[in-house]
Amino acid sequence: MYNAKEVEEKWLKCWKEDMYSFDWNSKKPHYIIDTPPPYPTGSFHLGHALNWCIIDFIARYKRMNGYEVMFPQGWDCHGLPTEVKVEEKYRIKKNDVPRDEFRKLCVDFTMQNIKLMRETAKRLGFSIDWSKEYITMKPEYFSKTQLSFIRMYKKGLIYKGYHPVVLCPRCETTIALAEIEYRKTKTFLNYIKFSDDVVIATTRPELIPACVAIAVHPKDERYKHLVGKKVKVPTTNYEVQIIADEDVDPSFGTGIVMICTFGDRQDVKWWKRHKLELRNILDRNGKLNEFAGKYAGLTTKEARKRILEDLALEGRLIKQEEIEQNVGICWRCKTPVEIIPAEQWFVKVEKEKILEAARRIKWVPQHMFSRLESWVEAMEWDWVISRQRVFATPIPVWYCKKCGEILVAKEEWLPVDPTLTSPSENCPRCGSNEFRGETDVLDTWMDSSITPLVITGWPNVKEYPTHLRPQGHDIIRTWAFYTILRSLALQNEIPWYEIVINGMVFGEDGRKMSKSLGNVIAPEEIVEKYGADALRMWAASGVIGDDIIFSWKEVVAASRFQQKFWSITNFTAMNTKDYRMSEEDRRHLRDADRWILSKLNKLVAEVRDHMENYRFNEALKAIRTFTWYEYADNYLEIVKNRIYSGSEEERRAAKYTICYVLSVLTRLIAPFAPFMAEECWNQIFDGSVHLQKYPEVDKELLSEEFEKKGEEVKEIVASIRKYKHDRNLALNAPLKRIIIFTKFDSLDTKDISGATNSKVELVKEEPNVEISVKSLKPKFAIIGPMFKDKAKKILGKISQLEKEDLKKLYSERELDIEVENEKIRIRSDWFEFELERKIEGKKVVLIETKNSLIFIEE
RNA sequence: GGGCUCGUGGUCUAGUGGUUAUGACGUCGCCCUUACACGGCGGAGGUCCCCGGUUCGAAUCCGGGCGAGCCCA
Repeated sequence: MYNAKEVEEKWLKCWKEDMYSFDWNSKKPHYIIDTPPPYPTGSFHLGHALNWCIIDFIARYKRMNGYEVMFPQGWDCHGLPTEVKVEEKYRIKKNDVPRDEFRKLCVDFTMQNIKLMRETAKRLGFSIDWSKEYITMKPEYFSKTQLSFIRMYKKGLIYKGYHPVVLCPRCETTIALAEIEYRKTKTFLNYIKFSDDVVIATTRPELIPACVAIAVHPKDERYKHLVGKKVKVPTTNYEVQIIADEDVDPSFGTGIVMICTFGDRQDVKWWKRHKLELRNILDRNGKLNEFAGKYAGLTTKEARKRILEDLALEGRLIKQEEIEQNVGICWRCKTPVEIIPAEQWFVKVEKEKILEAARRIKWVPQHMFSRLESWVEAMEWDWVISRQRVFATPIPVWYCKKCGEILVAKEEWLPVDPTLTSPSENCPRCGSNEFRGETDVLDTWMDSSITPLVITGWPNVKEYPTHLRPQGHDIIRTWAFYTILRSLALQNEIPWYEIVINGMVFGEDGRKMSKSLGNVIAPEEIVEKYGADALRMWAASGVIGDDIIFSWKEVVAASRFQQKFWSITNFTAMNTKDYRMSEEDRRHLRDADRWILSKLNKLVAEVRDHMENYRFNEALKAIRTFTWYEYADNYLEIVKNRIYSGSEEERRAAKYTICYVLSVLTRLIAPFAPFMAEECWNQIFDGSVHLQKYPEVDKELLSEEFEKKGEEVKEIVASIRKYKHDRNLALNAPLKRIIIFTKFDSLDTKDISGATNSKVELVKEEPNVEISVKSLKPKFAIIGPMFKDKAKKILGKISQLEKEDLKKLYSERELDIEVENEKIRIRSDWFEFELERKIEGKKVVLIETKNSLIFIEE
């Protein structure tokens, strides 16, 4: 029995840590993989596992093909989730302790999580080069993030600006567009009378004091006359212009909309397009400010209630209807977000440049490019990179307390935390030496979007672009997008030649894996039950880019295949103890050997083609089908007997073949099932299978002719097996004699004989078979309608026919008979014949295959 | 509301213009044949989501519809 757990744990101990280390000085062609740094939550989940399996398949395949492969492991540490966890753990708020102390708690917490996740990654057998591990919260890394900030600032690609940003009032920080989620909620659409002519419909009445214009559709006949007029805004004492805009939906509400600064992103568009004034009534804590007049100090929720009450009193609230609405919420805390203008740091987004670069990258699957494309094209404003948090890379900037001058850190001062240290220079404008350090920190994507640069040694890159970016499709609009942007900005080059996108993992119920749905499966659970190799083979079963449903069935099937593979290895080892592979033995190969070796080499070509195109499912399927159904079920069954009782040469040929096949199969499957492949390899061969060359096609062994012959042998054996099966005979039951007449010049009767446990003769000429008709069964469905009432008499006549006549009917396909003085021509296809065949007076049974006639004497 | 992906026996799935539609799991029957019963041999099981079009020919291409998932507004 193959014990996956035992085998895997054994090899984890045996394998050396530096087995997969990358050497810049290696003369081999380099293959650098820009692997994703996961967020260290403490658990390496199945989604990670899928992603890493795919990376590992590629890495191992490339390595076996002679590449010097870099498979680094990063950890993308910074971010709000950890801050929240740490606050929970220590029951503090981040502002209760000094910034650097809070940061330290986050660092410690994160290091523990990384430790846990490393364990899982190692257990799954990924060929990671641990010497290339990077951790974004460490000074070695974040100083590079800071350096990238400085360089982009100098190039004018980073600026400080006053701009609408998305704010989460609960987190009290701005968030990126990418961090907004949308949720359907029920809310009231309020019809509010501004004047007798102007009734607007809004879901955000609390923003009325922020109204800066009223808009209608230019073609809306109802309101054409209003355009250009002014109307007073309720609850305030000012008037706003009524304008026309194509984007107004005449069918929504009354067809009149108020534009506020800001209710949603559409408002921002209108505000920019019509150059409207700014009335900012919201503060970053989510409360209304003095511009909201008497509603100052209220939360939006309180304000909504108060304003509606006031409007109702004035008779301005005409009606309310419940509608469903998509509300933007903070991805982290699910609080509805607000849009406010604020001073923030921005990175310029040069759409065209990015798209042009993205087009030069090979996207796998190709259609994933359109996700990036539509995202970029729909972008409305630049990338906000400042965050009001603690656990993140500090922005290396100070402000002069006297003149407000921005002082950006010098490159040699890095790493730096401007909240802890002051610049070692005076203000270049006013000479003051009093500074205020920037307390805003950088968006986490600023850390992770330079991974291809960091792993290649930036700012002194050794080699660029990298070769491959593997990642999930959920972060195309973030990680992939930002990385391309940054690579262009800092290196003026695409980050990778190729990007391979994997799908998401769903639970067995077809829904996203989540704790609340209770459909989460941890990789550890699968490893515990079936081992890492089985999990890896499940991961290989999906189509690249497609979402994949976790399936125990698939894991179990993989696990059974391992047992099969192990049995084959066991058989091979048992029978080759006394044998050492020698090319000499190729000369003695028999038909079956040449057949399987040719098919094996075809398999090698096929698998290589699949691997080159990331069709891991196809590659593994081809390996499994060949191994199980061609090799084990057919070849081994055929050759077994020769190994047990053949001549010396016959046995050597068989042994050569089974060693050769095993050597190829273990190497083919090594990227998918590294533990099993290693275990099986080591039963017969020396060294590690992972340091071997990936099998290449041996053209000398390809032979269409032998494949056809081998197929025929296989078919003959299979049909004899079926014959035995139909007669309830044991498959190894001996038959007296088997005579084969075949189109081939020769066939290897030795193996047929062995496989069927019977004497086999090959005849050059079609044997002289005496055929007699034992009985015939009329097909009433034909004869009945044809002869109606005469049918009975005709059949009566037929039943009295002589053997000779029956034979004539069979061989000449028709026969004339006389019924009641009438001549009737009957045809053989109106009957089913039961024949009896005799060769040399002995009864035989005939089986036909495509190319042969098989006569069996029982 | 838009974009992308998908819809094939009970379940999952292969198949992107050409014999009888692939395989896995499950199911049924037979067989413990000295590598494997986590095995072998054999069988049953399908309106290829619906409608229309292109074509000599469509699971496959086109249009529409219905349904699912993902991403976005």
